[in-house]
Amino acid sequence: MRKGAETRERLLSIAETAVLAKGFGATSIEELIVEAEITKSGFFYHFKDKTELARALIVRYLEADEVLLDDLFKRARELNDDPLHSLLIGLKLLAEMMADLPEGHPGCLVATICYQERLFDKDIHELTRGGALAWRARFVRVLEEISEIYPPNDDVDLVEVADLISTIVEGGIIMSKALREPEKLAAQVILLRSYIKLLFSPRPS
Amino acid sequence: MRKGAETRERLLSIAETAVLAKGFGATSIEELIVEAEITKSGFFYHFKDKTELARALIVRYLEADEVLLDDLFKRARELNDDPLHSLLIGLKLLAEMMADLPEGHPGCLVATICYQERLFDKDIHELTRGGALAWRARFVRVLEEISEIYPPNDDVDLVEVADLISTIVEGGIIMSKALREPEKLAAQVILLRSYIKLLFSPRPS
DNA sequence: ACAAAACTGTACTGGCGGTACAGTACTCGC
DNA sequence: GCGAGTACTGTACCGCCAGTACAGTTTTGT
Repeated sequence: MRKGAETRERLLSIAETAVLAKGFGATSIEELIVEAEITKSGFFYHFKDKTELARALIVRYLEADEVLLDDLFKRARELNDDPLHSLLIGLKLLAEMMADLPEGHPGCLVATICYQERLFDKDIHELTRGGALAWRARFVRVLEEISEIYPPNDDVDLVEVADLISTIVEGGIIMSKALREPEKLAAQVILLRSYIKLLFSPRPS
Repeated sequence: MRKGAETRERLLSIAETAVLAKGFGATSIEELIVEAEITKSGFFYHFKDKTELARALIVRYLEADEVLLDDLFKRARELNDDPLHSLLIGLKLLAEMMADLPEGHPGCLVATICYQERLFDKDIHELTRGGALAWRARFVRVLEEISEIYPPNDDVDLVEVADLISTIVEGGIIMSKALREPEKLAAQVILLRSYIKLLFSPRPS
């Protein structure tokens, strides 16, 4: 009974790649089953329709994403206990991870879904919104911790700063793809790091 | 002979909205001709296939975008001749323009195309790349002018800073959509303004 | 060995992209 | 006001794909 989960996983993995490369509407079930080497009936055994595939895709994506970021920022925290330096290290690690993708970042499922809103129901939009809010919550927590120690050098809303991290990752992915410069994403994350540094570093006076 | 251009324009406008809402692959020619109230033959009179529609869409989009930004930053320059203050005013105007979209930003065609790369040929990818490079060139020019007067407070590559503007607009659009907070985009542009300010403002010492 | 799980095979519907081509209405320049 | 494009309409067709239905078969855990 574990074989089913394996096939399902393989299908999801193939589907994710295809959706990120061509969009959801342009991804045919046909091509998925050819690559996964199963029949159409096999596909519909796992997912009752394309909508259920979409839901499974985004759930899987968000879960993997959370595990990844949890791990990364936990490692950063272990390297330095100061919240500011730990965040700066975390962003460095994030940039390094992005730079280690030679083909460039494959893309973010949340972005794909946002750019094809009409194809998905309210349910799925709530999932993507939850993902964005989870990112926000993660960073707002550290930013508050930081601002207690290092008063910010400009009057900014910490929620906006937290969202800026997601904004730059999402925007960086697009710019990487548009410019055909895979390194762009990492470079933009490093620039974000520069902003956080400027914003919280005590000014020499 | 002007009537043809009018129909073509209407088709492009309808197509742009549809593509931004559902993706290119999921946008059917059928729905376009129903909304434009012409026949399928009429459509293929204007565009020989869907690919040519895509090309026309992106060309039209980039042209309109350039005119818009040219106008906006020209106005900003008229309000203040100092390059730094003019850029800060320009970003303020940009944020205000974004905030004036009650339904939120409809989306960027360049982003849609990047997230459906496999659907388009090299030709179209060169067009989107050109668009991104045009944005870069526009801002690198002012940033160099600025840095001659105001030495930056951190060791950053001005090309990266120029690209950061596009990155934040693109990312802001996605975050606006994902979070269902139309104001998010403007807020993120204002935060970018805060970074530019911190980066170039002379430090009190 | 048995039951449930994990599929396969076959057959069908309806929608869409795209092609082909003949015919028609409108409109601009002369 | 007439001829020559321009800007379409109408009809008919092909092949691909999402999705449905359902009966049959193999694989797997216990």
